[in-house]
Amino acid sequence: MRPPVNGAVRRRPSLSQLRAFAAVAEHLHFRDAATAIGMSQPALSGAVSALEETLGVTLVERTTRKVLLSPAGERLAVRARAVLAEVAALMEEAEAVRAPFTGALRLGVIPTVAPYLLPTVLNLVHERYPDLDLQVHEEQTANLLDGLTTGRLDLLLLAVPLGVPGVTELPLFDEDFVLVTPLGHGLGGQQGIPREALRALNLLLLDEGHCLRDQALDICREAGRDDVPVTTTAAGLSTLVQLVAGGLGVTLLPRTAVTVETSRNPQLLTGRFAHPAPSRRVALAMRTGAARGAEYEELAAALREALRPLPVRVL
Amino acid sequence: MRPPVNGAVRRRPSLSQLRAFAAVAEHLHFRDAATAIGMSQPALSGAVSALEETLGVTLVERTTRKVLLSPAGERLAVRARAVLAEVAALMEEAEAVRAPFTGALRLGVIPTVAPYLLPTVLNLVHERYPDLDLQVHEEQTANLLDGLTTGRLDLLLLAVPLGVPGVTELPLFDEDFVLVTPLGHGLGGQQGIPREALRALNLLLLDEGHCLRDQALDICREAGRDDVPVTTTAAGLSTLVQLVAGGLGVTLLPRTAVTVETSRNPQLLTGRFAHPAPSRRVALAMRTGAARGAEYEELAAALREALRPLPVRVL
DNA sequence: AGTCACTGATAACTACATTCGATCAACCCG
DNA sequence: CGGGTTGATCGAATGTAGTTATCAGTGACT
Repeated sequence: MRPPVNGAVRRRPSLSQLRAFAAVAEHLHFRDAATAIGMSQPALSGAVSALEETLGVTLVERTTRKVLLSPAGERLAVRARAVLAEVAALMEEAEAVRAPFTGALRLGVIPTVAPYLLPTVLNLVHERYPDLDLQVHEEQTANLLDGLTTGRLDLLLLAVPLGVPGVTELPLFDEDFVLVTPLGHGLGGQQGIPREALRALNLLLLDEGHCLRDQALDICREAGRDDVPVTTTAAGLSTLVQLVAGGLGVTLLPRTAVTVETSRNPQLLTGRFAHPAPSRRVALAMRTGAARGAEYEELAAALREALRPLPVRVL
Repeated sequence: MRPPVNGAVRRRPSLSQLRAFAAVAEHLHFRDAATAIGMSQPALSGAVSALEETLGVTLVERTTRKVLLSPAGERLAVRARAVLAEVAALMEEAEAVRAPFTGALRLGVIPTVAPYLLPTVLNLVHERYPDLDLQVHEEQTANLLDGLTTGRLDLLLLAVPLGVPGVTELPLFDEDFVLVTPLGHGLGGQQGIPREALRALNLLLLDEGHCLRDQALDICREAGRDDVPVTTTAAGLSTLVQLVAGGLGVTLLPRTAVTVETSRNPQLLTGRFAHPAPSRRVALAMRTGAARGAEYEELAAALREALRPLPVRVL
């Protein structure tokens, strides 16, 4: 029993071969690929040839003027990238074990959370993880998720559930929505407001793309209001409460935003909904299987502790 | 700017180092691990040490009498296995490209499909892919899925939807269920039977674990029947129709099973439901990203063609 | 207490894979 | 019909990774 008719000895490809092939697949140019991964062109050329030999498949069609991948090469390039990504994850996790809570952490935060929670987050990080270089990016949910999956961001702080496969959520807390009204309004400052009251109100909303806008619309729908009351919109919660103060309508504010946004404005009153009040859940989100996942979970636990003083239901 | 305080030069781990580490992690014994992967004990010992050096992390706690993984080792062993799995997938896909439709294909089939479709499947494979060594395993859905995810099986032929993440379904066809009754029964041989008729019937079912049993119960529930009519059960469809012929009740049979199971028994009549009749979807299922996935898709397409003569709605 | 068997680590050596600089042959372009 | 690119090839230096033989520590058994 010999290996089939094929005379070549089937062996295991090496990582440098895969790296060479992946570089060629990316650049479609041997010299560029070689410099990109810091090796000489002959070495890379040989590595790709050796890989083709070990796999028994032609990966790259090369004329001296043009390089393109064979169909098999296209398929196997995907696999090669997957292998290299796993290796990178392993090395990153080793680095994380060796020196946890050091280096850069690119955190994405949604605009309706950032101003109110960042003080707590930054304090916690600076005191407890002084070697962690926290880089904050404020964007809307869709952009954040894109950044997370493409590797531009490491961790998100936003409203869940997202329902995105490959993204793991680490819930932090639930917070109620509060009804913000101008002084003269009938519901001003009440407790136990029924949701149905939303049906008769002129609700002011944030611009398109803010998840808080969609949540507010959902709450209206649940309260039995089917029309979409799009009259005025605002780019930020601060603007929104100014509009309320000006008498243009009412709005919903997450509990963590209330103090900051309403305390300095005597024109505003806040009303509480009847139990169970409409609420949103805020969480951290990471790529499932992220190399530093264990650290993110520890960070989430520390955050939950640090958030206890806030008027929210910590999870 | 030198590399940090740590004097060690950070390099890239090699695949053989990862293989060595994975083997140690599995056996927790250097000599056993060495023989398992076919290398000498010193070589393996050195490989693990080298890996620890390159990663800068202690992976294995070794006393001369006992070996166990450090916490970091536990985490990184998972990554190492992931890398090796990706490499294995790459090599397998290369093999598949080099020689498609050759070698073993371990196909799992559910019992309520196997007897009726295997003739078609086997014919197709033998004629069109003569080098494919088809190995059929008849088991229930849960076992099949376990076998698929653990790697014991390559491809499944069963009823979908499964709703299992990591498993990709390749739909083949929809087939109606048919009502099988004994000769004297009132509904015998009718067309356009309303589903609600099921409410008043003594329906015979397969044993626990057969997906067909659950499908039949679902159909009853949709027809407005909430009680579970568990009186008699049978291990196979052949037994089931014998029970029907004996007058113990009626049953549902998938369309592909009708000819085989009822033609030789004059005691039985088959009735059709009104449109839209209750039905099930039969599909192939493979691991998402399976190395031979492209071949399975081609096989699915060929199967759809081969199934056209059958009284089903090919997809 | 002493010895034995078995553990993983070490040493010395060898083989070969990888890499490099230099060079070659094919090809496009003007 | 050269000039400048392209990827392939060559021969030598290097370093990695493997081998066998041996060592040193540990627990078990007498």
